Amino acid sequence: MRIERKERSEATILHADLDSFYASVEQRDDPRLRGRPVIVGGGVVLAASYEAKARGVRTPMPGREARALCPDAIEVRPRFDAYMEASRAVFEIFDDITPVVEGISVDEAFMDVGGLGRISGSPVQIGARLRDRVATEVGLPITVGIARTKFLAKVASAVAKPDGLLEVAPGTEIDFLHPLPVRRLWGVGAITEAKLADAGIRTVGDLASFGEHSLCGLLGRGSGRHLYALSMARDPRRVETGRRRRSIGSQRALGRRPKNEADIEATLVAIVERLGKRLRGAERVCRTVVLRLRFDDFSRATRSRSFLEPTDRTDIIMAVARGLLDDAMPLIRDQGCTLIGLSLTNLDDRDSVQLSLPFESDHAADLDIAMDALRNRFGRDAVTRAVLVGRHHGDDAPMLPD
DNA sequence: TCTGGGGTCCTAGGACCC
DNA sequence: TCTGGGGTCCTAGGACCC
Repeated sequence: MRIERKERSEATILHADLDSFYASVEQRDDPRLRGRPVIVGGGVVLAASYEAKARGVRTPMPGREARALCPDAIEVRPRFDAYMEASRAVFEIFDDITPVVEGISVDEAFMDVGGLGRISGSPVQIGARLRDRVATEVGLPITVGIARTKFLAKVASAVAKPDGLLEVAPGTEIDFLHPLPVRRLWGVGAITEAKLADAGIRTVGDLASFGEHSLCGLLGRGSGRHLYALSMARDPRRVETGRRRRSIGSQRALGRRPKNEADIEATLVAIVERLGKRLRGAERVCRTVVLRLRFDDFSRATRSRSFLEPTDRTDIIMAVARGLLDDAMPLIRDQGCTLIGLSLTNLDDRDSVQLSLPFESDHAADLDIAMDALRNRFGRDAVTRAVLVGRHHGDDAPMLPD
């Protein structure tokens, strides 16, 4: 069975993005900062107000460079608790507007407002009201982009910044997109941008006319196809609710000062303890531990190890992390370590159970049978979340012989 | 006082299994 | 003894995003 998704005829995807989020919170909370260049951060710029951006300050720029560009900027230390609180308040407004909200980060989300027309008005009206509410209820400027696809909605909000709203009307997508620089494409960073420039590709239009095949030759199949599709305004991704974190991590920059092995190990121990608490707090378990290192020349390396059984125990994670660090010690002695970090991945819910049921159906409704089987096995209220992992038998997925 | 801290996704080779 | 295809998982690295 093949499902063709019908092209949307109406632009119903909103991308909402708080402007200079951290800096705006600081300006909101301290009237003396309003209208003035503000830099949040110390060693590097975490956020810059628009007054500072107008002077060329960018994130993440070394603090020294930012001060040189903008000597009268006011520097403030970040207050992450205040930002998290502001973020929570803004997401409450999102959730109030539509149930289909996909958070991308603390200051950014996609929403699908399709089907809300009768009750709430057009997507543009909804976006305008969203901006009003965030301004009056939370006191922050937010920009909204509206389009038929996620990617276009995101580009629209970037173009409309700061404090704006822009709809890319259906039918005008290509005209809107093709003059833009390739850097606007999601997935084009500094390195890909340089590669494309070498091939004479500077705008999205250039990229589109270069052709999918040549692009795959230049960048590999995955990126080639992805970027070509975006350049043709094709982006089938839906706004996904309930996405779960796939890893948690923590890292510490050590600077260039000389450090001994005991320092490095003490840093690792602190990181593991913090991560263990976060893991248990989230009621999740991990199966893989990744040690991240950065060296004096800014090159990087990772070392990882997986458990047979998932765990949330600090002592087990600690033992593995120490082993990875020991393995990497020759590298560290050789190249000098400037950053140490740890990620826990292959996350799962604690107390989750996997079971396979022989089950064959082409009716989604029959999934209820599988859920009933789960409830019968574990008790009606014991099952709080079920994730279906299916094997699909079709033209492109032949049944395994064994 | 040159370079933060949190993430996501993709690729590729090798071991291992049927 | 040689020959295959198709799959999963693990590890390492790379690029990118906010």
